[in-house]
Amino acid sequence: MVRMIDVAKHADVSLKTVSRVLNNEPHVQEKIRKRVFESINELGYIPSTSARSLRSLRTYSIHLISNSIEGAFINTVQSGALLSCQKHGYSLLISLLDSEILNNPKALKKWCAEFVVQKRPDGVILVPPHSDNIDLNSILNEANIPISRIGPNEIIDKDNSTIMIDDRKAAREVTEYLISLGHKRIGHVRGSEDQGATHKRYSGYTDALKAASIPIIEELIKPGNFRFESGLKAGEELLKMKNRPTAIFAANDDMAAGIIVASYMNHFKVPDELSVIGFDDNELAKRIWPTLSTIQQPVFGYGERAAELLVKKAGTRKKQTSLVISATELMNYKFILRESTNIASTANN
Amino acid sequence: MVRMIDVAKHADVSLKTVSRVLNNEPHVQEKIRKRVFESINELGYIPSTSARSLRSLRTYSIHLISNSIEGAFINTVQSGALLSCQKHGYSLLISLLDSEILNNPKALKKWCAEFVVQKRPDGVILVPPHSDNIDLNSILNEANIPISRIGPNEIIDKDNSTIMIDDRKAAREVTEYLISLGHKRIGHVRGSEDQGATHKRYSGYTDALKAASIPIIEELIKPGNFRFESGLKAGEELLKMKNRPTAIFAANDDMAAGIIVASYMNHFKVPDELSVIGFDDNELAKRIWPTLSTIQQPVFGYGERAAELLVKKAGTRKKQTSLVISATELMNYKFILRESTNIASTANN
DNA sequence: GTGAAAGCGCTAACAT
DNA sequence: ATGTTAGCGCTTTCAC
Repeated sequence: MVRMIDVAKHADVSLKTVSRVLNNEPHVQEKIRKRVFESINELGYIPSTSARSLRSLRTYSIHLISNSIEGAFINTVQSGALLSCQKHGYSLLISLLDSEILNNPKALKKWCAEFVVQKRPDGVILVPPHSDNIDLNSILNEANIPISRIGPNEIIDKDNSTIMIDDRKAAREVTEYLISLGHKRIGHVRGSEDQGATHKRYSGYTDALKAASIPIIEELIKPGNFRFESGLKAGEELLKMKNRPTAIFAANDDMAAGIIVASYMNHFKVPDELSVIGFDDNELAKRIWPTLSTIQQPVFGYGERAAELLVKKAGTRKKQTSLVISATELMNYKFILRESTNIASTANN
Repeated sequence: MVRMIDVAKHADVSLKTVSRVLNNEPHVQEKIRKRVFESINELGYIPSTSARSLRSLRTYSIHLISNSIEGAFINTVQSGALLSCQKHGYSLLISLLDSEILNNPKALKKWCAEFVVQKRPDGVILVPPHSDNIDLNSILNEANIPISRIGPNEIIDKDNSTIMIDDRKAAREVTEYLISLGHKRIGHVRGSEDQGATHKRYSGYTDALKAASIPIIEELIKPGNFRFESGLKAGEELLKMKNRPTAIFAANDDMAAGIIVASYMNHFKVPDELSVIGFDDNELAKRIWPTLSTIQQPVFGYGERAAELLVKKAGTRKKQTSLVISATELMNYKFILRESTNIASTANN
């Protein structure tokens, strides 16, 4: 094993100088810096993470906190975060924190205390519904752990970043598209109530209806939880109404897929008799028939950017506190038109 | 922060005794062991992973090596592995190793050297196609890193474990089921050629045909790569034949979904005009229409078991080398009958 | 069966 | 701008 002392001897400098070079600290001549890097490469030196973190209390790790890692959304976020972490020599770790604990302030406090002491993350990434949870955010803030929040939320926090798209605007766009096809009875299936996205997408839906002077009809709005099964159920209910909707905007793709299956089961043709629009553009959207019109979110980019911001922050901690990287970053979405939407048939309007 | 020395003082024993208790080492009186545990709980002591690994060269981490973490299969394996790791106080880390490097022996050797020095994993989990790669397996073996292999392969290795189902038997079963429905022209879409599963599933398919004295027709067997698009393409080709198959067994669900979409596009009704069977039972299987008949693999269990075996091995290293945990573990699969299969219509036979 | 001392590889604090 | 020294919290080695 090559140690730092070996590099120091090889480059004919002190231990500390090598350390400075590795940590991008100032006060090293460019010439020496270069010589040290040469020695590092020549000897194939790789710093020991355990020694570094033992001494410095930095772990070179980012934690992604989530209630599960199964599912297309979190899977893709993780993939993006992993890419950023690897690029900067950080590890990405997953910490499972389920909703039951999340919604119980006492249990949450205990969980966080253990988490902080045990993992000592240099930063954490929060996804919905965790990114919407005020308690969790403030506990981590108090523990002085940088956070990147993914997904829409209303948390005001000048020290950390939120990465999202304009859900409300996107939802309004898809609803307006359905209206432009001649649809007037447009149903909506909501996501989980504990997620900001649910409310913003609903607002976008009503924005579009109001702007077109179409009445908002309670019966056409069904609860859901972002899962396929809830879309299936909502679809069943909506299609069995005497005066059924001719189009449905589901708050995500999984539920939209459920609505499409419900249509098959009730012998309605999508898109001729029912238009369906989802949200996310997950892998399902291209694999079902008809393929799903939806809003494409840069989910991979969420993870990538979230991790990158944390790495940057960890790298500048205590050194240039002036450089505060934190803001609400609005990313770009894209409306993807596929086969699940069609003009409103006159028979139904 | 509570240190080991604090626990030692509190329990009125030496530092080393606490260390012994924590590492399950022998030569500690039961009475003292209990007292130490009490002190640990009372003080809320949590060992410092960095200090432990700096000294002992163990990292308390398992690495999952894969070319990507996106996709239902690897996602579920990871989820299972994460559960086991958390249960035993281990970290699960992901290392991305893409196929280009994997198939270039020189690049692979270099990658592994860096990986071993930098990560020092206590064990690695390999999934297809990595679990089928002889070079990778032997390099890791030489580096003395325990391996759990997931998925079918022919690697002979008395020191490590392989976890799989009997793919050949399962493939034979589904093909026999199609035969029992009266199908005689049964197509097959293969997976990636670098994966053992592809060959085993193909063998199961031919086993069933041979046993039923049905000729194996080359034209009905199409190449694929386990991806949706390859299933779509194979489906197109098979359906455009003059003498098209009445049933198709795809080597996985994603490709089966592609075949179903191809059927819609070519106006063939599934299952009335074409029966389709997949393999995996991933989330897609229940979300498409018609829902997919398939073989359910215990994918979560693969990850769970793989990690568990590695943790056990790491815990007994150097202490009881007699206890060698390694074998081929055959897990149970299940044939799931859904809506994508039907009896062969007489018109087509 | 238990303990004392040494030291893993690095960085923080303090020289110079 | 560079170097010296001490010590992070634990396990290893060896002594008893």
